[in-house]
Parts: sequence; structure tokens; C-alpha cells
Amino acid sequence: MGYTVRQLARLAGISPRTIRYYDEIDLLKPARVSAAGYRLYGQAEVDRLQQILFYRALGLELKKIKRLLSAPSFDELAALKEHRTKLLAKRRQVELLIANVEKTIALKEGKITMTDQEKFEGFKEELVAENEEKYGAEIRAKYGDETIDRANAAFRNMTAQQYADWQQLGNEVLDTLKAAMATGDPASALAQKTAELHRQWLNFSWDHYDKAAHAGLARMYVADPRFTAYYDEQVQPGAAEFLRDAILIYTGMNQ
Amino acid sequence: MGYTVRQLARLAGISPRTIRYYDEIDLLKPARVSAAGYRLYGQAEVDRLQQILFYRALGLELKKIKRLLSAPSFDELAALKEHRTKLLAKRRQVELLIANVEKTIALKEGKITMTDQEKFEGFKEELVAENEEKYGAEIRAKYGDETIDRANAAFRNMTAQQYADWQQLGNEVLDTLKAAMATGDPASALAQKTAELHRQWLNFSWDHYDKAAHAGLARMYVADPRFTAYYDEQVQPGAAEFLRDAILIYTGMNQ
DNA sequence: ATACACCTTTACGTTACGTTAAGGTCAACA
DNA sequence: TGTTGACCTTAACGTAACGTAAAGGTGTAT
Repeated sequence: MGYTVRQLARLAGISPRTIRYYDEIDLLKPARVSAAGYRLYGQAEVDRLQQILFYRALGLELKKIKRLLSAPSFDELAALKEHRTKLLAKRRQVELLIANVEKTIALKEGKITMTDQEKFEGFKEELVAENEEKYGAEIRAKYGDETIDRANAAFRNMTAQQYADWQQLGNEVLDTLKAAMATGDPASALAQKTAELHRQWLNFSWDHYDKAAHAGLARMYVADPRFTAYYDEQVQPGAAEFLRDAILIYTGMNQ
Repeated sequence: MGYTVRQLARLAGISPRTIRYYDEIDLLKPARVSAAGYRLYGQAEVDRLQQILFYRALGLELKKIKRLLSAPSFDELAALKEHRTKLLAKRRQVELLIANVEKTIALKEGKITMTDQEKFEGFKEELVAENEEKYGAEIRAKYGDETIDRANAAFRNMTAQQYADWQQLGNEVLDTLKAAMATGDPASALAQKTAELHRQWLNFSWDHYDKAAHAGLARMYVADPRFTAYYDEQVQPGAAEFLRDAILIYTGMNQ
């Protein structure tokens, strides 16, 4: 004949303390109290508790719930709409926080590299950050989060020696590219050697090589004015296109 | 020679109580204490407070901030990343809450209409809700949010009389459609009259008529099995297709 | 009779302060 | 020199929604 606190709690999947607390704040009073002082709840209280838990699940405060359960349905709607507005504001706020935290993380990561390995003069991080910012979404969509995360991680964890080697290889790529462009043929042996060197260069940051990704990157070199400008300036005008064509042939992705 | 609590508070844009609280929890201790017991802060404390407020703005707990400010930069990064994960989870949770609250609001609005205007027997809201759920995104993308919002609003604000008229017109559409199908020709006068009646029927909920939207709806009738089933059952098999063809001719959208 | 599961009330802890309240301090002004 | 007003101090309660003891009574099965 009626549920005790623990029984009701088990029924509703909450703690007995919560039931007592709801009694304390007059949100849910027991149907009656036994001679020994035990709280006893009936069907009506079970129903009311269901209502309470429903609104609670929506994130409403207990005070509001209390008012709601004793108010006409009109106020109920108004309260829900007000609550929705609050939630929307909260979401915006959380999004702002996320943006700021991510910005800070990027900044700190840059700082660490700079202090830990001073020689890198911030260039690496800048590259990673820029890459991420500009192509993050795109590359992630194409090749998955893991690929790019691993690439960035590898990049940051390079030792100074590795970084020097990597830079030297990069210069070799540029030199060979210049020589290859003299042949005028992206399929020439020299041009293909350039593509091969470029592949080795990539392997410093990619943990496994992928022809499609390599070809995709080559296309990006041309599509992105920053990259185009870089190659055009470091080698000669048209270098980005030439490198792209050489790589497309090298990877066999030239349709 | 040093800031008092109020001076520091004004400098940082926080309350004196906050400063004292930070002292109490050993987050920010004064540089020294005057003979009279006044807390006095120097430049180092100002700097530390800046740091504290920065992390606080990111939503970090004071305990975490305290640990951060006395830990190497490595932990700092880890803490920020952990915090970011938390924020992402919170955003998901808030989004879930929003979705549920909105669902509940829709439900309650339906209920109100039902109690306010009992005759509507819930059909309207069900239609609106179903329409929204199934085609909301699609229609919104095509015709803009305003169109559909106004349609739903108009729908809900119909008087019982209007609703009755609307239903009668709906029945007329069905009757005429049945007769028109006997001609076998969607271009026939009767079929075109059906399309015209359907247009009038639509005008009950659309605040301005749009040929393209009308044609789009007609195509949807065939694409959506629920609508197809409805017309096929209310009229006869093939009714949805026939109505669509008639409307496409009526609107001149039959390619 | 006793063990065990359950009940009760009381009350502190949680977060980051806001808000009195009671009383001391400092600089300026009459 | 006294007083005023702005400031300082500590202490303590209030906030939301319970979790978690602690101390002691109840119900029932063995």
C-alpha cells in the first residue's frame, strides 16, 4: 500500500536522497506518513514524479518545475520557450569558449615548440597552423582526421636534426625542380626525380604514403595562391603547375 | 606603494570580494599585509591575476587554474585539451536539450490547440509536425524559412470555422480529382479545375502563392509514400500521380 | 533475540562568489 | 581635534541540487 522512498527511487531511477530533497522543498510531498514517520507515496505521486523528471531532463530548474506543475498550460509553454532561449544563449557561449580554448591551445603549442626547440624559429608551427586553418576541413574530409593529426604531430616532434634534413631535402626538391623545368617535360626523368624527392620530403611528415593524397596535394599547390606564389618565387613562374603535372604523372593520377 | 583590494579589483574589473576569495583559497595572495591588516598587492600579483582571469574566461575551474599556474607548460596544454573535450561534450549536451525542448514545445502547442479548439482532433498539428520533420529541411532550403514558418503559423492560427472550410475544400479537391481521373487526362478541364481547387486549398496556409512551390509540392506527393498512400486510398490508386501531372500542367512547370 | 535492510533527521561539502553585519582604519575637512 | 566618509577587516549565511556520513529508530525473517 504505497511506495517507501527507496522503492519509489528505484522505480524512477533516482536516489532516495533526491526523493527526500523534493519533499523538503515541497516539490513532491508523500501521500501520507506512517506512524513511524515513513514517507509513503501513491500513484498520483508517481505520476507527478514522472513529470518532474521529464522537465528535469530538459534542464529546467526545480523551482521552475514546481511553478510549472501548478500553473496552466499557457505558462508552461512560455516557460519552455524562455528555457529554449536560455539554452540557445548557452550554446553560443559554449561555442565561443571552444573557439577561444582552441585558439589558446594553438598558441601554446606554438610557444612550446619555440621555447623547446628555439632553432625552429616558429616556422614549423606557422606552417602547420596555416595548413590546418586553410585546408584542415578539406583534407580532414578527404583523408580523415587521423592522417592530418599524425602529420601535424610528426611535424612537431621532429628533432632539430631531422628538421635540418627535411629543409635540405626541401631545397633539393626546389633545385631539381628548377633543372627539370628546363627540359619542359613533366614526364622527363628529371621531373620524375623531382616528384620522387618530393615524395621523400613528404614522408618526413606523413607516416604512410598515399598516391591519391600526394596527387591531391599537388593539385592544391596550384589551387592555393600561397603555394603557387611560393614555388613561383623560389623556382620560377609556372613551377607549381610543373610540379603538379610531374607528380600527377609520378602517381599515375593524371587521368 | 601597492594596490588595496578595491584598487586591484577596479584595475581588473572584478569585485573586491573576488580578490579576497582568491586569497582565501590561496589562488592569489597579497604581496604583503599592512600593520592594520590591509592586503597590499604589487605588480607580480597584477600579472598573476591577469593570468587567472584569462583562464577563468575560458571557463576553467579555479582549482585547475591554481594547478596550472604552478605547473610546467606541458600540463597546461593537457589541461586545456581536457577542457576543450569537456566543452565539446557540453555543447553536444546542450544541443540535445535544445532539440528535446523544441520537440516538447511543438507537442505542447499541439495540445493547446487541441484543448482550445477541440474540433481539430489533433490532425493539424500532426500534419504540421510530420511535414516539418520530413520536409522541413528540404522545403526550408528551397523556399526559405519564412515561407514555411508562416505556413505553420497560419495553420495553427486557423479558427475552427476556417478549419472546417479548409476541410470542405479539401474534400472538394478529392471529389473533383476522382471525377477528373475518369477523363484519364491531366490536361482536361476537370483535372485543371482540381489543380485550381488545390491551389485554393493551399492558400489557406500559404500567405502567398508560388507556382514553383506548388509544383514542388506536387512532386513531393508522389515521392512521399505517405502522401501517395493518402491520395491512393482517399481517391483511387494512381491519384497522387494524376494530381501531380495536373498541377504540373496547371503551373506550367511540366518542363 | 538478533541480524539486516530499511527508515528517520541533522548537517556538512560541493562552486564562486554576492551580500549583509559588526567593527577597525585612513585621509581630509571644519 | 573631532568628525565624516570612504575604505578596510573577518565572519557567516545564501545560492542548486543533491552526495555523503552520522546517529538512532523500525520491520521482518530467522
